[in-house]
Amino acid sequence: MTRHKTGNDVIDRWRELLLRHATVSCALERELGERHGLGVSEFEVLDRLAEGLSTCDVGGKEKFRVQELADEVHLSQSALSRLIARLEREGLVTRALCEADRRGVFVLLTDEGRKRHAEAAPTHLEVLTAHLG
Amino acid sequence: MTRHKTGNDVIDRWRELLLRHATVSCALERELGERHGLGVSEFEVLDRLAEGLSTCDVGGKEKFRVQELADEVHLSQSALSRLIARLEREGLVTRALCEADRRGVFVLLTDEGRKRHAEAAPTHLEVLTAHLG
DNA sequence: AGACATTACATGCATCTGCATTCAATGCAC
DNA sequence: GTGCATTGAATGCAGATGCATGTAATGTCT
Repeated sequence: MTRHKTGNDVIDRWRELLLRHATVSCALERELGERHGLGVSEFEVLDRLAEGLSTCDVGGKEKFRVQELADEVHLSQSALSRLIARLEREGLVTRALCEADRRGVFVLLTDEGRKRHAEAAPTHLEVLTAHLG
Repeated sequence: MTRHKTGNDVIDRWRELLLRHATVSCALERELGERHGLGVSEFEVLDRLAEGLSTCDVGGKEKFRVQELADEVHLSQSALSRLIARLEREGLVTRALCEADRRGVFVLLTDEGRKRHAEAAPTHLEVLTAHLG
């Protein structure tokens, strides 16, 4: 008695995708939240910053423009702006003016941010492995 | 210059999943919204109702309990309750008391609801085919 | 029957999200 | 240079979501 008998490949694949996404997101949200006080989006941002693969890697490292991060984590520019604000309030990142183009803002990991990311990364990997392994 | 070189299979797959989900959801949200005034979740609910595969299919058809729908579309019970309220306000579904267990509420498609779903279904399929085909 | 736990759904509340707008800094044409 | 469009990010606002809670109906134990 398998539900979801749509008889349509594309729709079946979409539902499968929705199911996987919901299951994993939900598990991640719970584990990262309970064990490290981080949301999924928050972690993704910290993760990108820790990877330090920014295109505007001007000499230093881990410098990201807000819009660049937004693209990476699939959030709107405004959502990212506020997310950064939250992370900054928690002391995990800092905003730095971009001297070259003073409209821009660089986002940088603080030591505390790097620490929290390092703590949370194993949990992240563990949950993903459990669900996608 | 492929970004995302995490070197980790599980994380790569997770990011791939996030990307797919974001891309398709976003496209669906836009097309269903612009062309039919429906959100993705709204459509998913109408879709389940139109399929009429409820487990509490008591003689009639397309009768769903709220929690049953919530499971199907991966939303919390409270979110579903409000979603149903929106659909009811738009005249696409009706709430009916369940005589057998008067705590329960059945959700039923109205004619207008069936019509809107029939109109939107091709768009839905079209977008999915374009992205997952 | 009476007391208490459980179930099904609705609702108050805080948070997150996107859209539209705003504001400041740049770029461009002239 | 001046004027005007564009870009990068912040913010007002409305809508959606989840958690905790409320309320009513059932179930259970004695």
